[in-house]
Amino acid sequence: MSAPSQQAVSRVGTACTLMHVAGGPVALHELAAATCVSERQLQRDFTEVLGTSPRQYGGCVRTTRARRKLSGATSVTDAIFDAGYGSVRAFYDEAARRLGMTPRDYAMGAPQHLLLWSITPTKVGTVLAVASPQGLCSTGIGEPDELTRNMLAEFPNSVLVRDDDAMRDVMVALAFLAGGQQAPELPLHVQGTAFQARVWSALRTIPSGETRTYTQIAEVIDQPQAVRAVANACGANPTALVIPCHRVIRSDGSLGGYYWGIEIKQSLLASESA
DNA sequence: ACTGTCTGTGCTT
DNA sequence: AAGCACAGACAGT
Repeated sequence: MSAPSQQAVSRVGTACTLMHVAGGPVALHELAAATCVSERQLQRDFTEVLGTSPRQYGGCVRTTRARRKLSGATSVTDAIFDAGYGSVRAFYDEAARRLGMTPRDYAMGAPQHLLLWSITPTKVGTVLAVASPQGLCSTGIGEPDELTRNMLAEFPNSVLVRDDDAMRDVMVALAFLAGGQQAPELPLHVQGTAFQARVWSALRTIPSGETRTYTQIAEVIDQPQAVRAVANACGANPTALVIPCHRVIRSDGSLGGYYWGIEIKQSLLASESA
């Protein structure tokens, strides 16, 4: 597994940004023009960097938007048109394929105990993600065997179903984050103490390419004395990459710790600041 | 090794 | 029938 070239990563990055702005798929020839390579080469870049095609990624951008809108939208049709679908029919067709359920089922919350998971290679190692219909419950980085064992221990009372199709957009976004690139905001479904929740939401405001110190986070949440507790909350982050605890470092500039391994933290910060 | 062109396939309109 | 996305094969740098 050789690492993708820097140029390929940056081309994929600009192409994805274009689709984020557009809110959905963008014609391949436009993407190619914007990245100054042939259509064929851009397709190869996507396969290499993200393991998916430009068109599929565009579909993911659109459905993650729809997914987020659905959680708070007053009506399903509002969410559909907000997400840029031309017709209700088009949405239902794609939703059936991607969400694995109808929008109504999705808005209702579906079965509580059913969790979907998937696994994908990324620049910093294998990433595993577990999601409920409300959002991501857990993500981890490491070796496939260890990750799946941990998952089973973490969710002993849930029915865990591997569904790469339903999780595809999420995994693509995670692979992107793992490469230091921006990705659409992923909905989270995590639980923690009130304190942890405040730390985690503070972490999510740290932009890609920037870092904060544990002390700064403690100040942001108005508990300047709770630096150690902040560090603990970072360590307890259930969703690596999505809650960017890797962007928190020590006041003296040293990296501090990282649950998934300090080399990974280092690599993430390096590619984000590039 | 990276890239562009040509080509065939499959899907959609 | 036409357009599009995709991927295999091949050649140029």
